[in-house]
Amino acid sequence: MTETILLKESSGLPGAECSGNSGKIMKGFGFDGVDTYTVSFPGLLFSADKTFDCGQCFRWKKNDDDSWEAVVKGRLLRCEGADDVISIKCLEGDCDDGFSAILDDYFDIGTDYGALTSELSIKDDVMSKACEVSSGIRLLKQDLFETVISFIVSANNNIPRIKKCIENICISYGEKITDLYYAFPTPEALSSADPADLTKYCRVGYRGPYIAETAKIFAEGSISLDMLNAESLEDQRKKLLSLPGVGPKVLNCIMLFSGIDRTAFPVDVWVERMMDELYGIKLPDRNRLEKYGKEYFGENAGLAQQYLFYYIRNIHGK
DNA sequence: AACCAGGATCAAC
DNA sequence: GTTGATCATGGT
Repeated sequence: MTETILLKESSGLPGAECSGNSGKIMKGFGFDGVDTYTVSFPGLLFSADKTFDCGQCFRWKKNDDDSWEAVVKGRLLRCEGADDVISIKCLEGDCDDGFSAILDDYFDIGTDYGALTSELSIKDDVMSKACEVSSGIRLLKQDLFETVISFIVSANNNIPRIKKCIENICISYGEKITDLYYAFPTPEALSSADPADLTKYCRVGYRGPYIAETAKIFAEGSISLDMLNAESLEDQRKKLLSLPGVGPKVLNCIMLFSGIDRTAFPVDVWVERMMDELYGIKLPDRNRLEKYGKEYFGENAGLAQQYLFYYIRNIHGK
């Protein structure tokens, strides 16, 4: 695709790269007026395979033709594209120009991953290699409630089974979009779920009560993104940490993958393995590994963690 | 048949 | 504040 430079307000064309009122170049999705959104600019640095299959999200499914599909914000989307281009076709749900901004946010279009990757690469040889292998991963900004429930399910679990559990939850409690696709359930829908049913039918094991109780707290309105945004990071963490099923590691995944805090540094068995095998660092507990990672990688600790997570799993054939 | 997976919780120290 | 047992489930 050739590069297009157009005014967003008047273009309505895919791949809009437009100048905002600040004079700074603003890059974002453009709507074709029918059903497709496209963003395209040099350095977008996008890999659908890596972004959707790196462990940050669990609901994107790959088609035989290498496109990906998922329900996001109640719409069924098909994603194609690589490197400088992301193309999103809306298969079910309302299409309008306003959705462009939501896609900009979801795909974190405002962040220059090329610049961040360059910064991280010069930290050390391990990180440099991780940047090579993981190049194309973009950290999504996912729905808070979906991220909370998903990572409660992730505790002491493996990725293929996490995906199945979440799929079961969506089919059982989410709105049906097509024969194959269901939306992630609302807090209200999940709050009325019987924990025993979550265990018996959704196969979430002992996490059933955690999911139901946490959904109730969201449904009551005690926690929402709007209220969290008005609070300090520490207050946000404290509030989320109080949710049943949310401990330190799950908390950091929520902070990172919902886009609240890109300096969050989740430590799981793979990060322990990575620190040991790649950096030769063994610390007695995950809390200290987290502190070490945050201090060492600083503002970009979250992206560093995700690159390294992808890298070490890649080494081990996952 | 044990061990593992993007750990959290609770009791006991 | 730190440590250990326990918690479903499905794959290896």
